[in-house]
Amino acid sequence: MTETRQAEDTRTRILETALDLFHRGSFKGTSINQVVEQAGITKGALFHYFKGKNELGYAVVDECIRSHINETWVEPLATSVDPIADIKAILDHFDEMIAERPEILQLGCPLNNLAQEMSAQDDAFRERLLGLYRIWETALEKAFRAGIEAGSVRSDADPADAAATIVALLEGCIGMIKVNQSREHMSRIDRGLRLFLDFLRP
Amino acid sequence: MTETRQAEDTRTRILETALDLFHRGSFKGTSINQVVEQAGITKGALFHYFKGKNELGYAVVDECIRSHINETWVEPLATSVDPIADIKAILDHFDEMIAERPEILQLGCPLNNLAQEMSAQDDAFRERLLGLYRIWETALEKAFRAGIEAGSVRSDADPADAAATIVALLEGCIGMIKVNQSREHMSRIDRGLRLFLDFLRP
DNA sequence: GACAACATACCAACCGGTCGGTTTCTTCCG
DNA sequence: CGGAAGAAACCGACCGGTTGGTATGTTGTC
Repeated sequence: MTETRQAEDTRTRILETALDLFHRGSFKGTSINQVVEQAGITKGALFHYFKGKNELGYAVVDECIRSHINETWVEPLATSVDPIADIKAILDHFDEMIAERPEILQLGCPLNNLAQEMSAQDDAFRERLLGLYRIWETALEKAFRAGIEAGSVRSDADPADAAATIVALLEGCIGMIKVNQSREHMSRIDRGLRLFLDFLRP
Repeated sequence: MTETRQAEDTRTRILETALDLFHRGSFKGTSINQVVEQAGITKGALFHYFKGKNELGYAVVDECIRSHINETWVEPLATSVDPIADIKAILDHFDEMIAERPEILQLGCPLNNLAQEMSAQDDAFRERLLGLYRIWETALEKAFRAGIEAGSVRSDADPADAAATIVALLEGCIGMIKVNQSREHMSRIDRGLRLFLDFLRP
């Protein structure tokens, strides 16, 4: 009846449910019971796979969010020679996603949410989240470096500075949209973001 | 023996303690008992002044944080004709503050912390926090408008767009510093921020 | 029969909030 | 001026519910 490889299935279902609840609410704000209920399992199953709530959180960061960063930022920019155009394409993709599911407008970025909530409280969390930001920034930095070499980015721009600023601006924008919850304010900030990117043109 | 005006004293002590704990931890993460203990009062006193935990949070936003925004952003920019220079001066002031009390490096901005934590969970919170952001952005917008008129800001810049982008970038930067907790990364982001301001020069 | 994969019952600690009561201050009458 | 009356300020024991976590039991598969 049930599959033999149910084991991994249960684990990933717990992880995905936890990510969803952490995203919708927060880490501290969601209880283990909520995860158990929404995942359709029992507490015994959860504690069989994870030592405790924190370990579950770490796994969500290390597995779910990390792969998400890789898919949306690292891979698309890996071979970029025109990062400004490619970053704008990623922004376009976000716009499409929001047009389809407007609810995510108020949920923010899972990485940023967790980082803002936990990095001052738990150093193990902070280090893991910082690791993801480094991966993200490094992908941008490499792309800017390639862009400078290819002539699509102004040569006096510092790739590392630009990468860090883009990440900060992007996370700030997503955060502001979360508070404003208005499409107008989103497009206002979208314009500012693209304006900044254009400043990096030669 | 005790002063006649002890009443207001207790209320403000509760508010300041709550702000401190909400800043250090989070809203949901700090218990009423913690506030009571750190303020050196009792639960009865707290519930005498505030209907509940949420009402306490609202009061912290409406009174403590609002006045802080006014002092650091609205008043200094009220009569500005060179907003770019004046904003940089405010940033310098932040740098000095961080040099004195480096601990605040990892605590972030109280407004942004609360906004990110609560705006998706409680609409009353969101509206109040949004109100503060509007005050902040309006102050910047007016200053940019005055700067354009005075010739200290490029005339093709949209004051409202610039204001919204500055706020987003600033909150994003503070958020990133919270995760990184390194002075180097702070100066890297500081450079990006000032670079963006210079883009707004004529 | 050993072991992973769960399920269930249960726990102490803590949560936000209530409530009856006491103290302290203000007011106003004589 | 004294002193009763009442309101505001404050206390702390207590409540039902929830929290993260555990201990023990059951089940299916090599």
